[in-house]
Amino acid sequence: MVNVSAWSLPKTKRRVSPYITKSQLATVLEQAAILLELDGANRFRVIAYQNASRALSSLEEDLLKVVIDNRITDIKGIGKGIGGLIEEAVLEGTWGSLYDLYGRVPRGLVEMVGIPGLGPKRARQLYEKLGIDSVESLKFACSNDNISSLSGFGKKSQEKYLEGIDLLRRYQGRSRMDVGLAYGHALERRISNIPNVVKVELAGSARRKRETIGDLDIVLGAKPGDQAEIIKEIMNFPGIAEIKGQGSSKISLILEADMLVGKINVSGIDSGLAETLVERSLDATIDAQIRIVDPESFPFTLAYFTGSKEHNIRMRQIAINRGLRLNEFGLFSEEEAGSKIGKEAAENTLICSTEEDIYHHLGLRWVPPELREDMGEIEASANNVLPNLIKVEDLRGSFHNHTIASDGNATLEEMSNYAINMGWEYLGIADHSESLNIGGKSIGIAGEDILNQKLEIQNLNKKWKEQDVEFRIFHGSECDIMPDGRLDYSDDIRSSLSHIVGSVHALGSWRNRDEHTNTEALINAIEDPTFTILGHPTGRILQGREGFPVDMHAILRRMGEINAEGILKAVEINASPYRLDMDWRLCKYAKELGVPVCINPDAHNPEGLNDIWFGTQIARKGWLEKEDILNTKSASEIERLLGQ
DNA sequence: GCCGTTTTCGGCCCGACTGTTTTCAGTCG
Repeated sequence: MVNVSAWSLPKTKRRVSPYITKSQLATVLEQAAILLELDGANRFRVIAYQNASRALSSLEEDLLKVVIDNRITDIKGIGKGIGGLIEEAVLEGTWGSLYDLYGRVPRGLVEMVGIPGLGPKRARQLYEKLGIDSVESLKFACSNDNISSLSGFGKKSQEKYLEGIDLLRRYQGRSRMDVGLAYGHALERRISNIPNVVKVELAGSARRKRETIGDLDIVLGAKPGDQAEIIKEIMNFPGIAEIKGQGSSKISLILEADMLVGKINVSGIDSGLAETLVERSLDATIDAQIRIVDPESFPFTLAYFTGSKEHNIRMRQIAINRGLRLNEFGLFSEEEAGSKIGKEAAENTLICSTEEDIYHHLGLRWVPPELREDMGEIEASANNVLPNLIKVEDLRGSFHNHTIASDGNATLEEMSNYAINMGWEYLGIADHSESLNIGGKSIGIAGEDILNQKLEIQNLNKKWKEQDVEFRIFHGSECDIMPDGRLDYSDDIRSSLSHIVGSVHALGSWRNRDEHTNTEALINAIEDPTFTILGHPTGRILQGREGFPVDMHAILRRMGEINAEGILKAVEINASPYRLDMDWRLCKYAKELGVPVCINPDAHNPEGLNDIWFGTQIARKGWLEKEDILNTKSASEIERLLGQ
């Protein structure tokens, strides 16, 4: 359920501008779009607020500078109106016309539109005609048959809302990538086992490898004569909680998530939180859309259902500019199709047997699904400068992993043997530093014990060398960053190690401070000569807790400057599916600034090393190539970079 | 509310399904 308690306009804690940060503004504009919709505003106005929020999120520059330079309306998607709101928030710390909007729309309406089949128009009607302003009062009204007499509503809507309220309680929103993919691929396999299914593929946010997956989109190709029977088979799958819709070409279901047994991954996170999150995802439901089309339409439907919505809109616009029209059934002449829609309009489609063909007809090169977010990929495709994305096989090791010496559950040797079997050339061990406490218990390595680990590692490295095994351990530390930006351990201890992964763990004080203070503290840490890699930069746990506020663009700019001086400062993509932190949206900026990215599994056991796969998907989503990634380099190159 | 090879107004992606209607608006993706 949407947490509406946080829906208030931020008040500044600062005494000088910027009073409001870029990310606060992006959040407010996103919420304002929803409130406007519930307020009955023009839908294009709603879209304008959504677009403006998006434009701000992807703004790399310092917002205050843009405002002061009077360049706010130069940003595409921000005009006079919203630009004025932004300027006021940044320079004065006030919200102008938004106070009124926030005051006018009951927050309960936001919760109500989470109910399947109940959208903003009807929610508004219920509020205006019957004074219903919360899920609770809606439930009461439905139970007392107060709704069915309202024009436009009926008995069925009433029943549907009641069922929806029940499901809303169990609905967990989006799923982490590992959970979503496990269920998605299982559903895909199940469908592919039905006789006469020609093609089936998981599309949507799962195919685009988002860090979280909303619902499962499955595209199914089958001959027209076979489709009815296939649909019947699917409807007989066990574990269907609710049928949201069922037609001849589309099935919309809510599944009991546990109908599809998948591996739930729990590494890279403290065990208490992991337990809660696993439990929660097992009780959750997951939505699935299955789209059934003729085999000839399959590539069009796959492209359409892969999205993103924004990418699709751009594709359709490009088609229109060429006198064509693109829908999920084909790509065809606008003129010939006339007023026909859907399948009928696509009767004389250009033949495309693959997605590549569709892009080709539009003068574009095929865009990898990960990049389809309308974040520059259309332009890159048109100019033939799409990146050659990193692959898991390109990685030769990783730098942030744990052993029994801190909170891992495997020895140096066990971790190493697994890494050797993965074909890696090296493994970086970075156990926790001594000041880390979790649950009142110290789990880090005390300073005086670091030497023991060092000796053990030296012996192993020596053994491999003698046996001609091309493998070595790099001895590092996941060193805690204190609230003031100092690093744990003495300078001497840190200098004796091969690399320092600097991470924030005691999130409390960081989350209660403003963005500027946190950014300064983090930069202090990074500037320490022993600092090598910034570990899980914001501390976020996906679907669990937000990270602390920090201006990652500013952090990356500083790291870029230091790299330009020839000193290595890398930023981690923590590959644990619970984290996937740094966020993929920042990767391209890091790359532009020359900041190397390091994909680290943060493994606490040997199998945890496999998490590197999730991090690699995120790096791909962030446009990164082999050359942008620190751990694609050879062991000897790494030794050189670390100054050993 | 934003935008411009249609540039200061008139558009803004497209279609399936549902429940309520008696031709369609609302919802969803």
